[in-house]
Amino acid sequence: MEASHDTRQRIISAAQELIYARSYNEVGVQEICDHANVKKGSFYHFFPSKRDLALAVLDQSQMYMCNEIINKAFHDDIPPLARIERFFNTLYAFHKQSKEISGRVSGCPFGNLGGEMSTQDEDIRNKVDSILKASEKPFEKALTAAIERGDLQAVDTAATAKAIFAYTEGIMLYAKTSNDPELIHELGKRALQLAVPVNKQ
Amino acid sequence: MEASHDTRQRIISAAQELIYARSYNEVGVQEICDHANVKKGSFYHFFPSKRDLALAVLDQSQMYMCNEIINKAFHDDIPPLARIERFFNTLYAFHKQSKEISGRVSGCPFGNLGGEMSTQDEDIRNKVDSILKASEKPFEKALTAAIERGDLQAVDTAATAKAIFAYTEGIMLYAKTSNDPELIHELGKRALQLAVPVNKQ
DNA sequence: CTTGACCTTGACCGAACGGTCAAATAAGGT
DNA sequence: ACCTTATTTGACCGTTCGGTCAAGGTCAAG
Repeated sequence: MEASHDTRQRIISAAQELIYARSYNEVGVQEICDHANVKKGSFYHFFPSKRDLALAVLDQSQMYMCNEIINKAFHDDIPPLARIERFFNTLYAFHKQSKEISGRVSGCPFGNLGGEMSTQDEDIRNKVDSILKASEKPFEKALTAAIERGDLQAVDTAATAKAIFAYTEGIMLYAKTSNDPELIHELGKRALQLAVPVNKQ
Repeated sequence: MEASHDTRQRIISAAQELIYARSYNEVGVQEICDHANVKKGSFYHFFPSKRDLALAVLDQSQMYMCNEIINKAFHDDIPPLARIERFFNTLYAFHKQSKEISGRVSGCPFGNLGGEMSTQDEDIRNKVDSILKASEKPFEKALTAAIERGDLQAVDTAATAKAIFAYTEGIMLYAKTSNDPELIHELGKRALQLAVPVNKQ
């Protein structure tokens, strides 16, 4: 029956929302179940443990980010470097709206979980790590395309993409601790500077 | 007697160590007390609550960072821009050694706590926020000095310093989720690119 | 109509959580 | 010696934690 898939999905969605708004350790299994209208016994029918739920939430969040942010921002209807600019605009719009609704800037779901759990749970750390690495790819592709078009001097696109995305994570953490989405807009403008070749002086 | 100050200090040091190695919510008051050789009742003689301890730990960590990293890196025995480079070398050395000892890259104590607690505790968020903002200052001073010396084109030093330190936070988070201190070295090299003026194309 | 797999329920577990408190002890000033 | 204040102690509080389990319900396939 569909209800079963639906139950599992409701648990994941509730956990995604609650953990993103607070943190992994601040949200209990009971609260997730209440929020999903599921009994705790049922929870453990679908997930062997709370941390397995966290892994499922990470998958779900990655899908959301790809569909709603990455793919839209990096669509090739505009030049490659403009896509990177659009990414930060999209990110800004998301967090600005999020703050208007909840009053809080919650940062990056992957950075949050990675920062909280990386030293504690190797599976979660690895999953976060692979999601972050995968997130570098659209930047790398855009940089490569920009170089091919002559919009950018030749650089190490992989290393540059990594630098830009690390900067992005820093921006989101900064926006969270400042509870100010404007930082994403202000700091995001400088991201492409990380793509200019190093010139020693 | 000294024992009282000593007790309070032992609690803070134990908490600092344990929370940095794991996370705020993964470490209980009891464990902190055990590690500090203090009874729990004694703990609540010095701290009204666990979160007040967290605030004290933040103060302690800030002092440590200033004395052991910031002040050493930004000492004016070398040119201003070289100080920023030295900062990343110092940061790299710290995390590399930390990994050799514990097997883990633990990232930034302020970013960690900020990421975990910002949406939950406004006092902690504010304290982390003010520590991060204060950390921008040495960068700003170095940038200003570099411009005065003619080592750098004129830029908005405050905004640039903020961008560089946000990038630093991103690097440390990335290093933590990758459990790889080398990222600090590799990505840190690009920090000064955030100081070149924006040239629209 | 029965079987068996899947799902749900609610009661239950021991452990750990943050926090409290009265009483014992130690230390310092007079 | 005394009194006051600061510190220490260990027992204790109610609650919540992640997790378990036996029993019952639901439903599609045979």
